[in-house]
Amino acid sequence: MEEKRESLNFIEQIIEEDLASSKHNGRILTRFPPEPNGYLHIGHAKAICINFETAKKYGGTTNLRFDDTNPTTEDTEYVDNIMKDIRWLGFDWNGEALYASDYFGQLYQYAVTLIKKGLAYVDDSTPEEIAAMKGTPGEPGKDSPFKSRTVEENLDLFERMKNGEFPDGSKVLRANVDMTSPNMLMRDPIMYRIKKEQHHRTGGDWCIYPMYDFAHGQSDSIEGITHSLCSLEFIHHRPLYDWFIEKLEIFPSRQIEFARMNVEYMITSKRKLLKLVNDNYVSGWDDPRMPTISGMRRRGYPAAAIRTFCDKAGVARRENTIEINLLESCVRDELNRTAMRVMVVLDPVKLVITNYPENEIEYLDAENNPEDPQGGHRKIAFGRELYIEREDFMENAPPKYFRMTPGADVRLKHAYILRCTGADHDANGEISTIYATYYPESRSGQDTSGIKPKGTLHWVCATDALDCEVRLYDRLFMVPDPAGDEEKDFLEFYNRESLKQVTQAKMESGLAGCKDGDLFQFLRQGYFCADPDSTPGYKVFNKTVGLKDSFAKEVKA
RNA sequence: UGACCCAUGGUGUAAUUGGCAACACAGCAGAUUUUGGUUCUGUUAUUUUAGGUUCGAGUCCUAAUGGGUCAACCA
Repeated sequence: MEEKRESLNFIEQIIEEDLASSKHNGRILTRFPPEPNGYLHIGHAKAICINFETAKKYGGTTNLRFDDTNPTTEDTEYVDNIMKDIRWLGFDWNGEALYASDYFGQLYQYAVTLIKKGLAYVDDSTPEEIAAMKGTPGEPGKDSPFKSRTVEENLDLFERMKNGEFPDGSKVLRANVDMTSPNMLMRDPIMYRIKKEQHHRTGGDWCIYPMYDFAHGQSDSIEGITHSLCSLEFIHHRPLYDWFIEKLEIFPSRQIEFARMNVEYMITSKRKLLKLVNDNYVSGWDDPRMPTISGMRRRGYPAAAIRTFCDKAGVARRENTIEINLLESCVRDELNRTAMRVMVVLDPVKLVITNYPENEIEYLDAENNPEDPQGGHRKIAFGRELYIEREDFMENAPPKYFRMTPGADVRLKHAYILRCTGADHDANGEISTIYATYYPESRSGQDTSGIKPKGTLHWVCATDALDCEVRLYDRLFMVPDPAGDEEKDFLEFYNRESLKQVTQAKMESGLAGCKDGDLFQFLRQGYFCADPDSTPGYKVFNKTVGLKDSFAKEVKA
């Protein structure tokens, strides 16, 4: 009976108050409003989760609306990828995607309404003049000489702007608010500008385009959005958002701002991400090191893990930087429950079991996922010659080394217990072959040997294993906040070792049938994801994240 | 020389709205383990400062300090 009161974030509190007062008859409608001029990243994932999940929690829904009011930068290629990423994240919007450009006609009428009320005017000033008249945060601005134009004159000029009679940049429509406001955005903001450009949807229908401030709130209102959730940097726009709604006497959507989510070692600046792509620091927008949704997908981060992460990071109004640990913990948690275990040797060295019959291969039973009772089993080949990880053998081992070393017993996962008897070296002194004997009665699942070795190693059968490529990723930057240094460019922190390619890894042969995007745990190594660069005969895997490694810590200490 | 937002363990987020500061991640220690994984147990560590209101303040008020944001015909 005793139930802990669920704690609400501040947005949920506002919504519950609205629900309690029957505002909008209990209807909840949010929206996710990307501009189709780039790829979605982790910051967008956060905004998507907040908008879709809070609406859903209160029986509401969410619109997807492309904020396409600037034809210069926008393209349908982005529209398609944005929709793909949102769906992959696991969210679905109301009906068809919507576009601010669908409302160009209505917005034009709204502008005419404001002109008639004497609340908007056409200004012929140059951009420089307008900037100069704006003043500074410290000192008030000055009225434009064009502010005194009559309603009739404004109506005429605005219509002629729409009809294409004036060149780009020669005139703008401004709201008549207050040039002395301490809020710079209220100093007669520009509502429309002339741009004789092709728009990705409306083509050449329009040559005037509304600015963000005269498109966003109005679009919210047209759609009946009840709660317009956006990030804190728009907080100064809210008085203007409300001003337009009030003067236009249209549906009162409410803007609520939350703090953007920053994540250690990640950058989300569009300009900087573009630089990484254009200058080939990464292979593309979907490079597994990128903080884009497509990059994280290719890296192998499950959508569910990203959602959990955004959830756990919480929602508030204070600047924050989330530790990358939390993201990786969410990824591991999800993958631990769902990823199939397989054995892949990244840095192979040959191991010969001298008392195992030559030319004999037996097939051992292997559990696919100990965390998943429905995970099933598979058969893996075992023989006299195997490969094990080079770092799993040491000739002169320290006391707490539980792996293979002469004279010690160690188990091979799913197989037998071995006693190491020695090793050969090549001309460079490197280990070339390791020798061991096995205990035939120690076979996994029917072990009667009574031996309890401390260590268990992964391995592959030499005659069965297939070559594959493994791409090992490290942080893209060497510091947690590469964009935060005022003196140094973020590229100075680029981690040149962020990608290591292993081309001669050995995988168990069953992996040959995996599909792009399949997620695995390579036993004792970490989580990996099959990459689209794979070919039928040669698989490529991306390292998603390593396993927790308390041994590595101990070695360091 | 302005306005606005923010301030709780290392990092985030809570605190029944004025009543014993908690949860997660990270850290540390131990147990379990055919993955040095998982799981389990224990544990370290927190209200920016100064006033005020109050029986009682993380919460309300004032100020200070610190951090952030705002002056694109971008969104």
